[in-house]
Amino acid sequence: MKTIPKPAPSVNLKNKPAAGNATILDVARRAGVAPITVSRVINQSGYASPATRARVEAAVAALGYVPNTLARSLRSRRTHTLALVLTDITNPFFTLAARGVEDTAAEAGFTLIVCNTDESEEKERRYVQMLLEKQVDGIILVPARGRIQSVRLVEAQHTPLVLLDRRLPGHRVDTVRCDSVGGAYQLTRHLLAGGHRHIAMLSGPKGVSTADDRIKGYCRALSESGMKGGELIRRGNFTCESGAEMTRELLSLEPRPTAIFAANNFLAIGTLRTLHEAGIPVPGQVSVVAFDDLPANLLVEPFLSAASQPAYEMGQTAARLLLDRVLQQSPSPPREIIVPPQIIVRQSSTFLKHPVSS
Amino acid sequence: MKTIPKPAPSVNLKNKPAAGNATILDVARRAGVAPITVSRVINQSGYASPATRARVEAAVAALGYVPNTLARSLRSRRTHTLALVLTDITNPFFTLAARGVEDTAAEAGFTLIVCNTDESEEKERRYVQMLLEKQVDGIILVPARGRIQSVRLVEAQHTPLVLLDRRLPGHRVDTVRCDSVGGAYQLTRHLLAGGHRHIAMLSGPKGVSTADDRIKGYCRALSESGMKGGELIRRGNFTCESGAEMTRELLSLEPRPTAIFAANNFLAIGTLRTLHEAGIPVPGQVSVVAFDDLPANLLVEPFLSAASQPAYEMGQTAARLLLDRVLQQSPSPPREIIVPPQIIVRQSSTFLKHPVSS
DNA sequence: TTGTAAGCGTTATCAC
DNA sequence: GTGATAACGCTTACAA
Repeated sequence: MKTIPKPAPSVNLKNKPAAGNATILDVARRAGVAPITVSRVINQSGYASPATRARVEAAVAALGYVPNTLARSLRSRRTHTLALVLTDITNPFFTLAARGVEDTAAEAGFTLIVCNTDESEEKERRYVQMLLEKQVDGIILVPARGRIQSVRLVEAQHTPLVLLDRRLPGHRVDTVRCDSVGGAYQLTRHLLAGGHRHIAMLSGPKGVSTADDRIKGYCRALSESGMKGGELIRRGNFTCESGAEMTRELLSLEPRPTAIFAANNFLAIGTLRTLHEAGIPVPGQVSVVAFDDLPANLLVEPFLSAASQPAYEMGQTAARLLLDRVLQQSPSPPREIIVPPQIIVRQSSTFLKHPVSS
Repeated sequence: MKTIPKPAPSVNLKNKPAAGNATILDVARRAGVAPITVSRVINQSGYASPATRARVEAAVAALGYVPNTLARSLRSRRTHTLALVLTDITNPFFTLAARGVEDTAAEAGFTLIVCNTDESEEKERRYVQMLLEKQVDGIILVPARGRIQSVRLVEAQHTPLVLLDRRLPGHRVDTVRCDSVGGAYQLTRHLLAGGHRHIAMLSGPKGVSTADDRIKGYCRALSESGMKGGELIRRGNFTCESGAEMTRELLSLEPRPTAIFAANNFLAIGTLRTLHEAGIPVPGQVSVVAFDDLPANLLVEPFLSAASQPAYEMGQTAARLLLDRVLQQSPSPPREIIVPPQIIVRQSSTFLKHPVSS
């Protein structure tokens, strides 16, 4: 963190408040009432005679008075601020989820702070600390790894917490996530039904529950068919580059896999790009399926078979759970909401239309 | 794990603070020093003997003390919080820009509040009001329309402001945006050079500077070639649906346009989708160009000729300008940073490769 | 090197 | 209906 120059020596002449920085006291003076009366008028709490109300409102308008929430929050212990700590808002899944969170927060009169951790536990810890210091009313967290250090920090402050997208093994917290095991299982079954016997799995880092669970679902489907998938599992990062790289390696295998399961959207794009560059037709020579769909908004024509997650709704749900905790004091037991992904079969794993596209 | 206990009913026994909600006073007592000394230690301002420092740090750790930034900010008049008010973070251009802003803010120790206005002036005004009440240190705004109501609010509070992506006609404020006129001019020239004489322009709402300016650049290029573009200009929203709809209408014209210029990424996708559904080959029968590129991350193979904006860098720059204002008191004149778009010619407007694709 | 006192702008509590 | 007073948790200004 950089150093920050100390604020200008406050030359605040009491009788001449800088225009637009009036305080409740200035308003009170101008309206000829006590500060608390102004407070009651602007918060619509307590009674005020129409005449008083009018005078106060006139003073507010005349001075361009803007209440200082800092002071209010210091007293009321509510900041009306939520935080969303995710790995990378650039991933369309998280973009949409974030939008769901923001919309829901805004409806309830809450503002949202967004933080990108890039899968770094260290960044996550620093952000969480900052957020707690800011006294946010609640935090939605996409945990970077399997560790619970950040979670403990939050819990120690009694700040409501909801996990989004990923679970934290062995820790009971409010969670909203997709059924990764089930979705991966179904997608793998789909490939098996298509006759594939050499199915590769590209996934994310160890300790990230989505990466682990999608591998688990894949393995379950294979073993039900009496196969083992171990030697065709690859793990990298949830990025295009990683997907491209792992795919290149797979292409050199003998026999070559006839299908590739990408455990997230970025991996899938990396895979498709490598196949495209290598001139390998999809699904002609290699079928591709992915966990995570790409938003319809961003595609001319959907092509990829996928387990689609309701990202926006997941964000909404997470925000609602969180607001529940924030607004009601009632300490109910942790809730885990697991939504089913939608399995969408498209061209990338079937022979219905032309082979290569995007 | 146990459920989160209700914050102790404020029976705040002064000697026994609830674990994890200790104040600076608790720390001071435990360390046997004055609160101000604790403040000096944790802020690394002022001196403290190693022994004192150690005792304070031990007390902080023992109590799980988390400083309350609200109180700090109330005194120091710095919240270390910036806000980004944009139309829709779901648009990849804004997603990337937001990421640029957040990264830059985080580096400087600032946190970012994100607000989506959906092009609504009303929402914009409400958000801006909330943000000012929260005493954010600065605001980056993508103005929803040509009105300056929100801007006046911000300026009345002497809160630093930077406009992003769009200018506000007749108002001098720090601004970071792309050269829409120039980019549109070049893209249109490219189409003209390709022999096109019936070039349609799909743009956004009136009053949005990017929509207006891109039309202006288009018109300028046409008139330089002795043509008028008026009757092939369409205006809708910056959405897929709008693009699809306007494209359908264009297809019924006689003679049919041979090229379509989409003024943003969503419009372009709507256009391509409609053409695809109508079985019209691109660029075989209709060429397409767009302002805004789609992030490489999201595409298997780039196809669309475009004026690409450096979204991430624009976000960074906006944040830097803002932090400049926030950290330095020196009131310098408004700066306007206009970055050139990169014109990228791809298949959608040339005959080099296969006709229809992504 | 450390401490005292005051105040940041608001609201809770109790009084009139 | 309206007001006086104290407090929220911290830091600035000044003192020792």
